[in-house]
Amino acid sequence: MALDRQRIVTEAVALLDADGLDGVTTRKLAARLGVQSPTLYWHVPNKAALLTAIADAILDQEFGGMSPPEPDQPWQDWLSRLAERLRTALLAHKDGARVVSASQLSRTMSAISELAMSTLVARGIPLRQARVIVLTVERFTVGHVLEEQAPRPDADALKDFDMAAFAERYPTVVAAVTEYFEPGRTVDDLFRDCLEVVIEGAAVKAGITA
Amino acid sequence: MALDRQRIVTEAVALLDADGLDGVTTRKLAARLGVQSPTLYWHVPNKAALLTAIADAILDQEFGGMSPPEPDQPWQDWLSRLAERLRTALLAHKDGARVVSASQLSRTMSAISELAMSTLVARGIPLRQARVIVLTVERFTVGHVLEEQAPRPDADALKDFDMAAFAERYPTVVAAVTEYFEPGRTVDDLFRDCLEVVIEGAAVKAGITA
DNA sequence: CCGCTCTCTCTATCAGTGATAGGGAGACTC
DNA sequence: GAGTCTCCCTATCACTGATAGAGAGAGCGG
Repeated sequence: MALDRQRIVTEAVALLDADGLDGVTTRKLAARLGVQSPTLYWHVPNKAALLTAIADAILDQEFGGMSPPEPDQPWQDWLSRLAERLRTALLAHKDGARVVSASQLSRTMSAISELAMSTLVARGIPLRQARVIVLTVERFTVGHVLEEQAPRPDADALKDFDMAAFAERYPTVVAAVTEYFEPGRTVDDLFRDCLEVVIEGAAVKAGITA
Repeated sequence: MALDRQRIVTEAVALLDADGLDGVTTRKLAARLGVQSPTLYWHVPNKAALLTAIADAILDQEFGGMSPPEPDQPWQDWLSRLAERLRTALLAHKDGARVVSASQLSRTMSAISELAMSTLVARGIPLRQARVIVLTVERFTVGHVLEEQAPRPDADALKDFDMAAFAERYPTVVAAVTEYFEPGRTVDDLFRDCLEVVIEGAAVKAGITA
């Protein structure tokens, strides 16, 4: 099987899933492809380009068949779905949010922005508001998933972590966390709740100057 | 001058400012401190802990004297200011957002959350909403600054970047960017505009179940 | 005053990283 | 058949985070 950029990126994503972002090294990737590491540099200029390609692949996977909203669908719902799909795409791979946020100028991300902004404009929202709304949703989503995927502190760090002291210092935070998850709510619900805040604000802002 | 954890972290922040996150290596840091690199490991368990300490230092700098709102100040304004200060703190250092988002369990970040959530609760907002609102604001802000600080693509990458083709593929995105910055608006304005969306949504959500 | 222990810094070294130089086998072209 | 182009190789570079283990010096109990 001939080695080409496509196969390299595919295998790189698999390696990402297996070992996380820090585990994606040129040597391990080359080994998976049955090749020596310098060979990769014939197909890919450097690691940064590889990471950008990985980011694009991650997003493409979820946004390959991306469609505008049905005519009778409120743009708020459609935009929410878009954000949820973005989150799904990021969560689907280890360190997905880190990869995408670190990648410079992903084409797929631009495509998502284009579709979202043009959709809002088509619904009568002024260009400027549309941009602000879309950026807000995108950046919130990336920021949120980034936090979701943050590495759980290792055993060593937890050893000298005093939960009681933490609860005393930050009672509201601790109370809020326990209250939230107590009735069976999940992190998915949390994202949805936060997203609702953003979308609600978007609706208000869209209405004001529309 | 004796070497201690405090001095190490201070110098690490200086090194971060000078060389960026990727430039923060144990050897360079040690050299700045007039010491050999293994010495650092006597004061700091590993590099991850060092980065967390840097993150805390970055946040502390801006949030050292953090105060609740005046009684007559709307919580929306106060929360906006909080987000702006968070952004200022992150922007004040090269790769600030990356450092903070990568650091696990920053104490200062918890303190910010505590203050914000308890403030909202004191204003009559239910605990659950308060948490959702604060998380939304925080994660949006980090996500936004992360994007602001993303490395500008280098000359090589720009060489084969076809602006005309990009503008044709993503016309709305390009139009939105030019329209936005044309009348002298800045990235600061963009952040404020996006933040307004979030805060507006927060106000709505706070009202609904308040 | 001696000897011990604890604190801190050192040298030496490890495995692993991204990246480059330059060689060579095979295929394709004139 | 000669030359060139494609693709992969070996060898090597400078650099990274991290550990092992030696040793200087301060402080302290006897």
